[in-house]
Amino acid sequence: MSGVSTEDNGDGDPRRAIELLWGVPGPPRRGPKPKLTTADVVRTAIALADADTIEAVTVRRVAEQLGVSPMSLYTYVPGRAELLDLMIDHAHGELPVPDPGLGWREALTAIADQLWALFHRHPWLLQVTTSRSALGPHSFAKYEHELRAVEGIGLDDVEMDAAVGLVTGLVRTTARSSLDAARLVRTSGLTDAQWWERAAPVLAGIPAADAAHYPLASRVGQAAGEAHNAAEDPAFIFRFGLARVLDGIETLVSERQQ
Amino acid sequence: MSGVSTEDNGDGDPRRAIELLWGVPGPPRRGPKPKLTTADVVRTAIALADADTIEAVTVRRVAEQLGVSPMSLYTYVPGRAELLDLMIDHAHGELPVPDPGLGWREALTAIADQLWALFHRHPWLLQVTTSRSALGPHSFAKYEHELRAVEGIGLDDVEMDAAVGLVTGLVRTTARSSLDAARLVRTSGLTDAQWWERAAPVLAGIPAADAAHYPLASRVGQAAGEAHNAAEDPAFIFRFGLARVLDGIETLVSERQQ
DNA sequence: CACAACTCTGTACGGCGTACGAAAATCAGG
DNA sequence: CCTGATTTTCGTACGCCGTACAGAGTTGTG
Repeated sequence: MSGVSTEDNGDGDPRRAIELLWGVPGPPRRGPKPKLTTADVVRTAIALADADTIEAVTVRRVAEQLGVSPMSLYTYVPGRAELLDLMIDHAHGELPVPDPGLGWREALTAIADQLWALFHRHPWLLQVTTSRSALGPHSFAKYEHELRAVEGIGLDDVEMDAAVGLVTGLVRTTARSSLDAARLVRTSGLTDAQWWERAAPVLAGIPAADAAHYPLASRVGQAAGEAHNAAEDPAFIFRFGLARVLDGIETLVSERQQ
Repeated sequence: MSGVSTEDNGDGDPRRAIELLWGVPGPPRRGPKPKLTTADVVRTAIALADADTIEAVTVRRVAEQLGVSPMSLYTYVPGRAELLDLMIDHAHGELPVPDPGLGWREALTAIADQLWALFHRHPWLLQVTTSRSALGPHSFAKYEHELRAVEGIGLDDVEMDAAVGLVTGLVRTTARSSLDAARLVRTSGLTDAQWWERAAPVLAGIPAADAAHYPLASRVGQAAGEAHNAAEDPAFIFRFGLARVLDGIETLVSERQQ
């Protein structure tokens, strides 16, 4: 089974967190030279998350990786939550600046592709939720670039925001389902087919789970499952969704141009 | 700041979990009469999650609510992860059976509206991720109803799956952003405006955070933020996205019909 | 009536984030 | 140079968490 819980922590004074995100140096230095930098901590945390999941990022483990006691991490980062925020912004720094010469459709496609790739490089990005104060320079730049893609095509400000949110939201959900499936295969040691092979007899013994009760779900679910297992196809659902979303935006843009 | 981590646990033998989801009675009863039922545990857990977040659902707390020792919960549920799966399926049981007489557009709209409402009644649904074995009767029925909405409009099986996934994914992301904002206001005790009021001077002191570097992000972000605070407007981004997605599907359907 | 099956519970283990206070290192001012 | 303020680093400890394990009590079956 699964089981995911999503912690959230209060959101008191944003000051220090923002300063960290934007790399403000802080007051003059007196005491002993720091062994590390905040960036060191962020990088090791990302490496741990990349190699495993966001779960692997614990204060104790990050400290161990860095050869330092757990508590000394709190010199560089106010707490685990802020570390996650820093990781998010840092990872978004990998997104390239989009080519300004593209039309809005190509530009949004490029942005979606890059984001899709980023999520596959750093799956933990989909396991963390960000809040207001997580808005660091790279996230800000990402937003700016996304908006640039739809500027001047006839949408007002609120619609521009909604349109880029629609595209990035699509990438999030499709990438998540792609990655969840892959991770599940990895951690359970069972492929989808093997798992169903084991589950099928159990389900078969349950009258209410008869395929006759769920004709469409059975038929379509099987077809989608097989297609999904085709290994080149986890991206199909992404391509399909992106095409629909772009067509939908195009319809709106056409209406506006009349 | 934020901070969310998403646990995942291995996915060993699906048998017991599936049986629980589908309400299989299990072998005959010998020992003392159980004080509770699995459904009791699930209901209490949902009540706790509704009143707070998914974080509030701990084995110890659920047991306390039920007036029972923590360990005795393991009689009714294999572990916390399976409890979350049961909660998810149970909650999806609240979704009504859609009116079969509707056209696909109205049917998908109704489904999206119902799901939007469900997520607002049980925000924790967006804080948990499900896995293969979480497929209980209600989730299955939900899938069946969704597919029914797009049956016979000219899509093949894989496209039908992608289309309903697109709609439900949209609801997930937009509902999440709506709910995250609301929860943040609640837990931080600061409205969005108050938070920015406090953050603004800090940001102003950072050269790199100048609005001149992010002209579109500043302008559009402010407009979107104000619109979002209009209190009737968290749903705008949802309505906008849904309209675009449906238009996009309509374009595909039209092409197919030619 | 004995025994097997089942429920319930207390204790305990290993993990987590992090509060707190002490020790060591560094720099500014005299 | 020395003193004292400042900062980093660290060990210990607290209160959580999920849950393994073993025992005690309860019930139905042979």
